[in-house]
Amino acid sequence: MNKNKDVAGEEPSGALMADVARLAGVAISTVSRALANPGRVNEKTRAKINAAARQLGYTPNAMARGLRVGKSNIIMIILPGSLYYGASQIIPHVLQSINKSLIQGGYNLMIANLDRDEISERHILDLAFGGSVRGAIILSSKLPEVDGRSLANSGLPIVSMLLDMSDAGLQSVITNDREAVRDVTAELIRLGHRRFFYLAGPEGNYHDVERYGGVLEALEGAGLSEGSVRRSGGHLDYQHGFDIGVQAADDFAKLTEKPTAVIATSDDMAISFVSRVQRRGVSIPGDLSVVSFDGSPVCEFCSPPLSTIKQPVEEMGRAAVDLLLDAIGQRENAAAVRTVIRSSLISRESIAAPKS
Amino acid sequence: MNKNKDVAGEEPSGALMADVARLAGVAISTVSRALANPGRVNEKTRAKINAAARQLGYTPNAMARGLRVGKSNIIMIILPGSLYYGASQIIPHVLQSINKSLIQGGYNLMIANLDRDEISERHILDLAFGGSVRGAIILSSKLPEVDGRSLANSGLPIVSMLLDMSDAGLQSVITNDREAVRDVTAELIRLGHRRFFYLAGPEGNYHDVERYGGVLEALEGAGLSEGSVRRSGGHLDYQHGFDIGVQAADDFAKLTEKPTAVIATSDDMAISFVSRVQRRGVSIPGDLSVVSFDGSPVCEFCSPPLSTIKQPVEEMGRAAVDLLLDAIGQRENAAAVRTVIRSSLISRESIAAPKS
DNA sequence: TTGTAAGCGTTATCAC
DNA sequence: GTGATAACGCTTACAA
Repeated sequence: MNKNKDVAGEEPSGALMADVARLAGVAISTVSRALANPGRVNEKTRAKINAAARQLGYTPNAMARGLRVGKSNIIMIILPGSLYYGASQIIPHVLQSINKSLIQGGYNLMIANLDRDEISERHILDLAFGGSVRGAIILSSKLPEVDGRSLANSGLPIVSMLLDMSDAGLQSVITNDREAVRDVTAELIRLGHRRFFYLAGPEGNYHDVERYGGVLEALEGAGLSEGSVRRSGGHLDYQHGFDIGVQAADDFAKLTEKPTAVIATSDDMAISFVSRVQRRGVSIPGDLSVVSFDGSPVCEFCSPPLSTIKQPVEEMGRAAVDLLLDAIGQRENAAAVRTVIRSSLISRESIAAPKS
Repeated sequence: MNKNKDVAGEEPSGALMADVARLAGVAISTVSRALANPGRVNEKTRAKINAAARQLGYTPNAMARGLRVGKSNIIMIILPGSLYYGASQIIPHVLQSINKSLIQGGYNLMIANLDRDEISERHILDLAFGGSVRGAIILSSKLPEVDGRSLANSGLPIVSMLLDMSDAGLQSVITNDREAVRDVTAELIRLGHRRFFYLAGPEGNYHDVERYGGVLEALEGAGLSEGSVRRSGGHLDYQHGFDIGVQAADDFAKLTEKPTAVIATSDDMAISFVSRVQRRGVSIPGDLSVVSFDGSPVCEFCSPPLSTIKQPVEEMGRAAVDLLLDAIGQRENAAAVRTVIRSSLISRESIAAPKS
């Protein structure tokens, strides 16, 4: 029954439920019951079975169980390639947080990469439609969809994270970016700033829309015109944050009327931007205040230490898993909702009142 | 046959091989053959089957196949919690690189976290012995082992990455850290440096041993005594790299005879160390040269830009996957070997000749 | 409380 | 070249 070629009669691995049953002197179904519903089996029998299982080093076969019950215990996280980089450590944090919560719920985490090609889309759809996964957490704005199959109607519970996809009918765990930017911009205005420089990731991207929107709201609230803010970037992905900052520094140098405050949409942009403009003699925060996004730990050790709006990644991960497991538990999906986790400004020396 | 409650007679998902067979007017086994061994079935039949499959949006069930063939197509990567942080982006890169190679080989990547508790060990062992995974890539020095079951004799192909575990019989993909440190130390000596400061991660850790060993080799080669180098750190995990650097700056301040060159074993350490000693008036590289490990992109934008020894993570990931897939292909495991990928020094302004 | 037996959706071994 | 049919290892009615 044991398919391994045993050395010296030992059973180092590969014991089956049938092996356990035989050793314990019971039927195979009793073993199954003892392991799954310990309450529904005689205590003495259960003890025998547990002893046998332990002696054989028995581990239930997950695929067999999965096939039988028609469910897998794997959750996939769909990551766009563009999120993979950056000093912000967002991805590692997300993975750690999600994986931890998932394991407590008895699930495993599988990684799925969603690039801008059909191959990766097809791959994800195979996972979804092939019964391999039980649910998905997606950090991309695009739902895979290739020749007829679409993740949207795969029947899988899906939770979006970082991006608001409630319009597409997905539970979404997001941060209050708009509000956070509005507040920090308002604070900059209060300090006396009137001309702003905004470093953007991909134009039209959810984060860009929300964050830039926040800037505009603050300007409007203070009676300032849209012209008070200049944009830089918009072409490159967040993945190329450092490049965006370098380019923005060039753009900044060309401006005749210099802004006095910079709002960067990632720490990477801020870091490379600051590095480059300092080299050109710009003093921070003397000549220019800087605030950015993500809350990368490294910001504390920049000179000057950078103010940054922290993304509460761990909480978001937990929330996403909670929502997903809820959805898996229910028969019907709850109405799409936004779960907003508040992000907070970490205030450091890179912000000050503008010179005179 | 389709278990989904279809809306309006459509079959949005969940088609089985039997459905395809019926639609194509052939036996189910023919469908299986057509999909797996297209060569062994009549071209016309195959066309019919493919058409039917496509029309139904058929996706083979991975668990059923896995159960039947006795193999899963999932590879797990075992990550220690301590690797999850740091501006170095090592983890995201590793994951991306490994996942990419894996997918090309038809495999999927599952994440397994190995913390210092029995729970996570048991979890990994369940994955290994439960037939869920086909192989493992491990980035931890410790092989899970709980009550009898041990990953080492799970029969799974395992490849170690970053750490040399060839002694434990594992194929290991590593970098030439010792040599790299020896070379850079020798270069520092050549520049005139005679007193060194070494920032360590956990003492006795593989990386610490190799890298510190490299320093000593260079000293010896130049006829300098072991006393030429002072150590700091050794208690905290790499996860706390920034803290190590901060503490090292305190240690440094207390030294009466100041070293003129710092060798840090991670960029995080170097970054926070530099930040703190600069604040105390130490000039870099004027008073102190600095070199560190990992090759974090952010180092380019520090002031001064930091020299760092780049870990060739992508190549390591590819190599690890290649070795793993080879091992899966063979019946017998190849003899344990080290695969050494060369890391390279990225030389920037943080290194100079010592004053006077 | 326990045992028997029927499947889960594939693949593989046979005949035909 | 194609079609029955028996597994793969488990769970779950249902019977005893």
